[in-house]
Amino acid sequence: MDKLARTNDPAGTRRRIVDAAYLAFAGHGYNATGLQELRIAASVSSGAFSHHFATKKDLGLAVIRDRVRTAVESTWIMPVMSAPTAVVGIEQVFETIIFDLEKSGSISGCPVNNMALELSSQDAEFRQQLDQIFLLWRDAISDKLKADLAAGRSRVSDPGAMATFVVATYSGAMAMAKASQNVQPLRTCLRIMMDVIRN
Amino acid sequence: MDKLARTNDPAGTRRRIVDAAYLAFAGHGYNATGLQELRIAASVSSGAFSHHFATKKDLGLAVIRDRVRTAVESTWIMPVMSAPTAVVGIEQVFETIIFDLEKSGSISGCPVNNMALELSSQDAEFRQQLDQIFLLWRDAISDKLKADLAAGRSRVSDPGAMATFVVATYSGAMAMAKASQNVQPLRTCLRIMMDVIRN
Amino acid sequence: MDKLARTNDPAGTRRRIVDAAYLAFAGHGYNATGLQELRIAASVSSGAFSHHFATKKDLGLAVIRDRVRTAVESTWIMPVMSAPTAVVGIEQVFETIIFDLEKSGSISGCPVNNMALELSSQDAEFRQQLDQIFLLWRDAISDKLKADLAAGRSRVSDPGAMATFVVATYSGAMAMAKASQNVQPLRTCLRIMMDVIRN
Amino acid sequence: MDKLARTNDPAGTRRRIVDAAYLAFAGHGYNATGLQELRIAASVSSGAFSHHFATKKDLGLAVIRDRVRTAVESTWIMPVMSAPTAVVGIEQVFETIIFDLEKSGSISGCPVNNMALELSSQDAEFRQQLDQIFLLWRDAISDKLKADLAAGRSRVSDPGAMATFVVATYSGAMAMAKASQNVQPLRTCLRIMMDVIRN
DNA sequence: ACAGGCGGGACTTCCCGTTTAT
DNA sequence: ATAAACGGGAAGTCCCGCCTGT
Repeated sequence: MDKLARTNDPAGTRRRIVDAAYLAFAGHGYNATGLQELRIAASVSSGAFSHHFATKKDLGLAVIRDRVRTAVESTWIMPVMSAPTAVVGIEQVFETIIFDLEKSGSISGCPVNNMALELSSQDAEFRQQLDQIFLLWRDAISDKLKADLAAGRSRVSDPGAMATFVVATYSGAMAMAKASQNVQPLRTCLRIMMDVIRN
Repeated sequence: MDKLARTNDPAGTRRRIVDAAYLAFAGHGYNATGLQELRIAASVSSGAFSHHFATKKDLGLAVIRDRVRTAVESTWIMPVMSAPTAVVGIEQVFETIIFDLEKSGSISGCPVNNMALELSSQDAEFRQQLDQIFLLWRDAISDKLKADLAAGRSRVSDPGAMATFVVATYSGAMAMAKASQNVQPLRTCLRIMMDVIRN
Repeated sequence: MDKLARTNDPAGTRRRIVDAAYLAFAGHGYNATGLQELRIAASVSSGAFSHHFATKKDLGLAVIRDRVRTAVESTWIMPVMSAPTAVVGIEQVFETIIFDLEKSGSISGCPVNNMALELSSQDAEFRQQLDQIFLLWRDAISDKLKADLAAGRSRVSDPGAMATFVVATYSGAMAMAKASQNVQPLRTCLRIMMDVIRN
Repeated sequence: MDKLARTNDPAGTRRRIVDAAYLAFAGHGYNATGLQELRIAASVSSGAFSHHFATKKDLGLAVIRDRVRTAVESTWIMPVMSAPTAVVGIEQVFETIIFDLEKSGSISGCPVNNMALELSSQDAEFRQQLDQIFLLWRDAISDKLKADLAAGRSRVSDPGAMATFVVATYSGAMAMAKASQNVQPLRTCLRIMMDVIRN
C-alpha cells in the first residue's frame, strides 16, 4: 500500500544505489549484503535497480570504480601528492585517518583491503580491479618518493619497494585495528615506518 | 532397503566438518560458503551436521579455535620460537611461505587476516576470537624479541611495537599478494622489514 | 526453453494464496500447515509468494483480516442483523450451520475459535486480531438485542452479557461437535439458549 | 562437554517428559512444540526419550491420558461430585478457576479444549481420546444433576442436555477469555448459566 | 534404561534475476 | 526510466525417528 512515487532521475537513482552499496560492501561485506537491503536503503524499486545494474557483480564493479578508487584517491593519493614530501604526506594521511577513526568510534577497515580480501578469490574481474587500485596507490607514493629523491629531499633508494611497503604496512595495521577496534596498531606502525623512510 | 551404512564416530565426523569448513572459509570466505557445500565435502548428513554445530556461527567459531589458531601457531609461532633469533625466525617463516605459495600457484591469503576482515564487522564474538589470535601471534614475536634483547642478540628497543609492525606488514603484504596473485609484495616487505629489525 | 507462462495478476495471486491458506488454517491449523503445501494449492511460485507475504505470520494476519472476519460477518453478523429479532436470527444461524454440517459430513469447527485457541498464546498480534473479531461478533448480537429491547420485542435485560453468552455457548458447542464429529451439542445448546433468551 | 549424568529412573524420566509435554502442549500447542524443546525441558536424552515414547503421537496420547484427563477430573469432576449440588459445584469450579487465572495473570485456556480444537482434525485417535474426556466431563455433571433431581434438589428436566450445555458454555467462555486475556466472559457466562440451571 | 550420534528430509525465509506494464 | 509481480532455487535451521553403544 505504500507505493513508491515515480521519479525519473536516472543519474540520481544510480548514485543512490552506488552510495548505498559502497557503504554496505565496505561496511559489512559484499556477500553479506543482499540486493533487497540496498534497494530499501536507496529507495529504489527492483525494476529501476535492474535497469541500472543487470547483476550484483556489475554493481560491485561499479562500486569499486566509482567509490573505492575515488576513496583511495581522496584519502591517500591526493594528500600525498600535494604534501611537501612523501614522508610528510604519509604521516599526515595516517594522522587524519587515526583522528577520524577515534572520532567515529568504530573501525570498519580500509575499503580496498576489505573488498580485496573478500573478492579476490571469488572472481577474477574483481581481483583485477582491486589490484589496479593497489597499483595506483602504490605508484602515487612511489612517484612522490622518486620526486623527493631527485630533489634531494629523500634518501630512499628504492621508491617502488618503499611504496609497496607503506601500502602493505598500512593495510595490515588497519586490519589489526579493525580486529581489535583500536587505533594503536596504526600509531605503532606509523612510528616505525617513519623511522624507516627517514632512516 | 539401501540404507546408508553408519558408523558412530563423533570425533571423526566433527573433524571432517571443521576441516572442510576451514578450507572453504579461508579459501573463498565464510559468507560465500554454503553449509550444503560443506556437508557434501565432509560427507555428512544434515542431521549429523546439526548435531555437532547448531548454527553456522558455531561452526565458524570452532574453525577459528581449532584451525585458524593452530595454523598461526604452526606456521608462525612455533618456527619463530624455535629459531635462534626472532629475525632469523621471521625471515625463515617468510621464505617458507613464499616458497609454498610459488609451488602452489595460487595465493589465497592469510587465514586470520581473511577471516578477520570479513567477520570482524559482522559479529562481535568473531571479532574477539580473531583479535585474540592476532594477540597470540604478536606476543610470540614480542617475547622472542625480548629474549633476544636480554641476551644481547638484538638492538630492538620496543619489542611489542616491533612485533605489531611485523604482523601488520606481513598481513598487508599478503593482502597485496593475494590481490595481485604475486609474491613480490611479500619479498619486498621482507627485505625492508629485515633492515628495520637488524639496523 | 520451457519457461513458465506468466501473467501479472497481483490481486488474483494474492487471493489464491489467501484462499488456500484460509482453508488450510481453518481446516487443519496454522502450525500444521506448511507454506509449500499452500504454494502448491495456490499454484504460486515461492518468489511470488514472498512478494505478497514476507512471512507466514503476515499471511496469517491477512487470512484473519480478509477471510476469518468476513466469514463471521457473512455467517453470523449479517444474518442476525437482517433477521426480524435477535432470537430468530440466532436460531436461523444455528440451523443453517447444523444443516450445512450434516450435509458436508465432517465438522472442522468454527474458524475464529480454531485459530483463536491455536494462535492466541503464540503471538500477541494474532491474539488481538482474533479478539477483535470476537468483539465484532458479540457487539453485532448485542446491538440487535438492544434494538429488540427498545422496540419491546425482547425482555433481555443485559444485551452485552447475553451476546457474550451466545458467542461462548456456540463456540463451545462447536468445539464439542468437532471433537465428537456430531452436531448434537449444537442442537442441545441451541435449545437451551433459546429458552434463556426467550425466558 | 556438558555430558548428562546417567540416572536410571524409568518412572521419573517418563514423568518428567510427560510433565514438560503437558505444559507445552496445553500452553502453546502440540504442533508448535518440538521434541527437542521437551527433551531440554525434561533434561532427557534423545535415547531415553525414544525409549519411553516411540513417536510424538505416542507422547501426545500419553499426555491426554495421563494429564489432560486427570486435569479435568481434579478441576471439574471431583469438585462437582463432592459438592452439595451440581449448581453449587459448578459455581465453585468457575470461581476457583477465575480466581486462579486472576492470580496467574495470563490465560492459556482449557487444556481439553485447546488440544481438541488443534488435534481433532489432525488425527482420529487424538479426536477419540479427547472426545472421551468431554464425555466423562459431561457425564459427571449429568450424573450429579440426575442425583439432584431424584433428591428434589433440582428442577432441571434434562440433565444430559444441561451437562452438555454447561461444558460447552464453559469451553466457549474460556476460549473468549483466552483471546481477550480477560476473565470477564467466564464471569458473565457463569451468571447466566446459574440463572438457567436454578430457574 | 539411558546417552548421544546420525539419517534424511521439511521448514520458513531470502536470494538474484527476469518480465510485465506504465 | 521506473514500479511491481514473478520464477526458481538455495540459504540456514530444525524436525522426527532410528541406531549404536554403554
